[in-house]
Amino acid sequence: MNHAKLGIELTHLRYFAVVAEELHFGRAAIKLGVSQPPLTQQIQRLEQRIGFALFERSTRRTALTEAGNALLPIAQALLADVDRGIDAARKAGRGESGHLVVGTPPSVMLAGLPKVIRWFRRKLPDVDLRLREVSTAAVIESLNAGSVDVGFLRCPELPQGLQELFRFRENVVILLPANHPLAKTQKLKLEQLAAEPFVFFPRRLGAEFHDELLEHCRKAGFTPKVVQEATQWSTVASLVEAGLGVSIGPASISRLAARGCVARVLPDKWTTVLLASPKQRLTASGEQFAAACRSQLVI
Amino acid sequence: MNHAKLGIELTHLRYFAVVAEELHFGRAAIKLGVSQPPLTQQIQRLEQRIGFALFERSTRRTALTEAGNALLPIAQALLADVDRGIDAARKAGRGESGHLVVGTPPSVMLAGLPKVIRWFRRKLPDVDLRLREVSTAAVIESLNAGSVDVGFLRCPELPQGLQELFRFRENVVILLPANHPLAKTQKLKLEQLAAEPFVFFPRRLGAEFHDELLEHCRKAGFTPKVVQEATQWSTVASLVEAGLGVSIGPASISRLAARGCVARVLPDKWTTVLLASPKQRLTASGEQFAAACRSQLVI
DNA sequence: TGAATTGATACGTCCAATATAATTAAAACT
DNA sequence: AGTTTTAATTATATTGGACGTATCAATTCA
Repeated sequence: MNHAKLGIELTHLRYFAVVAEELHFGRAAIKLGVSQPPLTQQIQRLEQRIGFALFERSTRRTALTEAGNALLPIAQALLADVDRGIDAARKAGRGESGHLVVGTPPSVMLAGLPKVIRWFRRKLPDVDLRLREVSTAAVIESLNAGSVDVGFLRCPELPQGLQELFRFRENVVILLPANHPLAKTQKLKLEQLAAEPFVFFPRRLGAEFHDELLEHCRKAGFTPKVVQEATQWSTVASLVEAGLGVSIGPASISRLAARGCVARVLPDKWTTVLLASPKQRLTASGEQFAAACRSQLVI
Repeated sequence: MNHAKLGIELTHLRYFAVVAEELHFGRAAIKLGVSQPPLTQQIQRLEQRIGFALFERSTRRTALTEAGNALLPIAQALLADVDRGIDAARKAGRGESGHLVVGTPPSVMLAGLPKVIRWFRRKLPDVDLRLREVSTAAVIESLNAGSVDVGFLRCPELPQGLQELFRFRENVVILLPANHPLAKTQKLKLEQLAAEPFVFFPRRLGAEFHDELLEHCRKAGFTPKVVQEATQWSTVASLVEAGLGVSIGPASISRLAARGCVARVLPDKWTTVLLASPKQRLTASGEQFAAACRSQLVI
């Protein structure tokens, strides 16, 4: 163990720095808010522990010795470093630094997430935010494994072991080829699509969301005939445009509907997106991210 | 004034670092040589002052929080920096760092000074040693002005305002042209040169040394006839070699005597070299330099 | 359910930092 | 020269904070 430090405390360095700046024990004591004798004593103690005089004092003049002269910049730097270090720890405590892994299904990227990210990055520039764009099923798995801090889920119910941080709803839309007979109708009902062939995403990518959309159809009195599956919404839109069938999905996919494809909102039908973290393991920056969602994803 | 630091001391950081390394209060307390309750209390106090918990504790497990995780490397670095800083101040106090200006007349460079410098540089590599090669008169002036820390003087008596650190003696030698009739004699006496023309250095470069050499001649019963002056010993040697006259000087100039010039030692005649510093203003590295001279310039 | 482990709390003790007061010493005045 | 002023040190009492002993509370494991 190194004996160099025995008993030297930051107080000593603070006292020393002020005396060295003032070169006057009386003024330094006032500046430090203590009386002068203890200041003298602490400096003496510091000198004793370092083993060298730091000041040459006379009743008329106080000057730094060589050792003092060498110590002053060091002490000042150390004191500044301590302040910065404590601040850094506080920032970490507030979730304003470190790194944060956010998991999200691709479709949420179309539904305002970029706005949240932009806001978060500007507000907390020292957080290293990493995005993992995978299916809802994979997000749940990663949250439970701990490899993702917070994640978006396309499902109405919170899975086991997770805690909900935020939720928002999106309308359901229908995608139709532009040349489809129903494309001219502005106010469409889901029932009208009962006989249509459907393009859909595979259930394994998010069973709950898949079931949620199918449930809407079931309530409308039919089970959609899926003629084609696609794992990406842009592919779904392309297939609809190509005339393979119709589809339904969250409102945000409307933005993927090109010229040959129209989207029609179903005003009374909703899907839910959850922001979740592992239960009892919400990081401070994760909480900051949730706050960002709350402030930026107002419906 | 920054309130970040209020009350945080190195003890807290030391305690924190050990607990963070051990992740066990009991073992950390043993390692620190204190009992466990005060350790707990100090950590609590630190947490309170930082404003964030540093550990998540249960009776079964102790883990770092995000703030603690951020603080650990910072605290370790700070503690190491403090140790290094204190050591640096001690080094400065011992004269093992900083810079040192040594003044010397050129002739001392021929008399073992390079050896001293080499030794000093190896022993105290962190001292920035600078040499100022000027006349004895200029060394005295610079010492008094404070622009030189320690200096060599070619004079037998210590000038006003200086303190002696070390002294050594050199024999006096006679320089003769190789073809001079007396050059064949090995044991020469100063008296034999009474009638010779002399090459000499100007008195203003060092009155004391000049007078010291002249005093030797006076004691030998003559005053030398100076036919030519030269400010550098190498020029003196060249002029002697050219046959303009003879000269006397310190033994070290023998090394400058080329083929056409011979040097004869006067075993009973000496000159003195002093190492001096301004009175009461000897720096620690100056003292180290004096010590180097004492150990390396043994006669 | 009981024993063992581990961190937190309660409380008394002691030391170290502090404040007040007195002292010393040098410089600057009269 | 003698007095005053300035500035640091020494002396001494007080107190707050760090420490140790004893104990508690919660959890794990048998």
